[in-house]
Amino acid sequence: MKVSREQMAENRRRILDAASRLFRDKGFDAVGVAEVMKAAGLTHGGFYGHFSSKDDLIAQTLAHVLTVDAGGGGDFRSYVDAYLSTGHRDNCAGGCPTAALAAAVRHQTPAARAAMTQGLRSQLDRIGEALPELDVADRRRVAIGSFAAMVGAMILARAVDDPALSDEVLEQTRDWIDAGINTASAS
Amino acid sequence: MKVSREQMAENRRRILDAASRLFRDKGFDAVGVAEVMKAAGLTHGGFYGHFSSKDDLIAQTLAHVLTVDAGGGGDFRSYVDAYLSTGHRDNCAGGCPTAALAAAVRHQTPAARAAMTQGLRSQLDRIGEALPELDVADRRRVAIGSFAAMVGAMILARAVDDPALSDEVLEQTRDWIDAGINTASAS
DNA sequence: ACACTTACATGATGGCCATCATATTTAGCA
DNA sequence: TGCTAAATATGATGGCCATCATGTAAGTGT
Repeated sequence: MKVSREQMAENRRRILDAASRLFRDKGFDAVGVAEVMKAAGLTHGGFYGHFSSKDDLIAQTLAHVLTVDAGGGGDFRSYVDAYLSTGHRDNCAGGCPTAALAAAVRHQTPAARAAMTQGLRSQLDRIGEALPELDVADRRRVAIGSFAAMVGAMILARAVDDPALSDEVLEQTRDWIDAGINTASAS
Repeated sequence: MKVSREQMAENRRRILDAASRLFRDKGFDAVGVAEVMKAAGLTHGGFYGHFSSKDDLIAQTLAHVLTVDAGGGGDFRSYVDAYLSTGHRDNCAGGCPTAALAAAVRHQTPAARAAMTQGLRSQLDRIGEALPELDVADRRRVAIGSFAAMVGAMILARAVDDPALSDEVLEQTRDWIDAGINTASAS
């Protein structure tokens, strides 16, 4: 049964949203095309009307989810606190796509890696803009160093089995980033 | 054909070493049991004489590769420089297992996650010991913050398609960590 | 209104891979 | 020196999953 043009566009969005959550939660390999379609409220048959392959879905999902939607103001320190929280750690499906997927992107197609590259670029630019109090020379270093630490800490906190160690990784990394920003501000 | 007791022990080591390299290079899912056995110079049939399942192999491989083999002295700064190098970025199969596998451990069995936890613990302890010039209070924060930044930076540098951005991530993270250590030393 | 296109559903198909069954050879031991 | 058990090789088997083939019904434009 054919659906309206707008319905089709919404279905496509639905598929990308469902894929985005499922991939972040379970990884690219553990999620099948049929599962994604079911989560989007469709059956697996229509999949290849929207995407040419699973690899294509992965690339488009990355481009979709890495498109930062504004966010405007926002103090960088509160962003870091929210990022390095247990709530974010325990909400992988709804959390930062970079923390959830960046490591797996290494094994994906060139298109997927290109989407990741663009996503990281805009993310770093955005963080830089959220640090207007710093010298221009310091901004880039703080943006990259902080984000690397955030992503690494989240990955470690999620990999680890012991809640105490996991919490500690998040807390200490928060303090570490805080100290790094303070030092740069003071210079 | 049966082999000697020592031959069997060596075969087991070979399997673990081969698995360790292959998993780091291609990820757990993209490497099959047969491929591991072939890389170890055996055929797939004997696999279940050594391991009860592929999951068991993954857990034992993690425990094997995360067992830090001494390393003794070593200045922490030179460790960071070597870690955040393009050589390490381009040598995933022979590089840090945490950077290569930690993100995937999230989707593995409890045994695998337990091995990862123990590995991270000893790694952080080791880094702490490599920072004798710091106050005890600062050591833990620097160890965790630095390692999180190193792992995150390596993952990002490997995910990205653009060599210039990849290099920049490594360089800036090196500077960021350096500044963080200097600040702690001065306090 | 009508024809025609098209978006989706249902139902194969083929390949890959973890795991198992059986054969073979030789180490380990008396 | 032979007997037995064990380690590995060869060769299935079964399930999952990406992809394709075909049917069906409802949007779309004239």
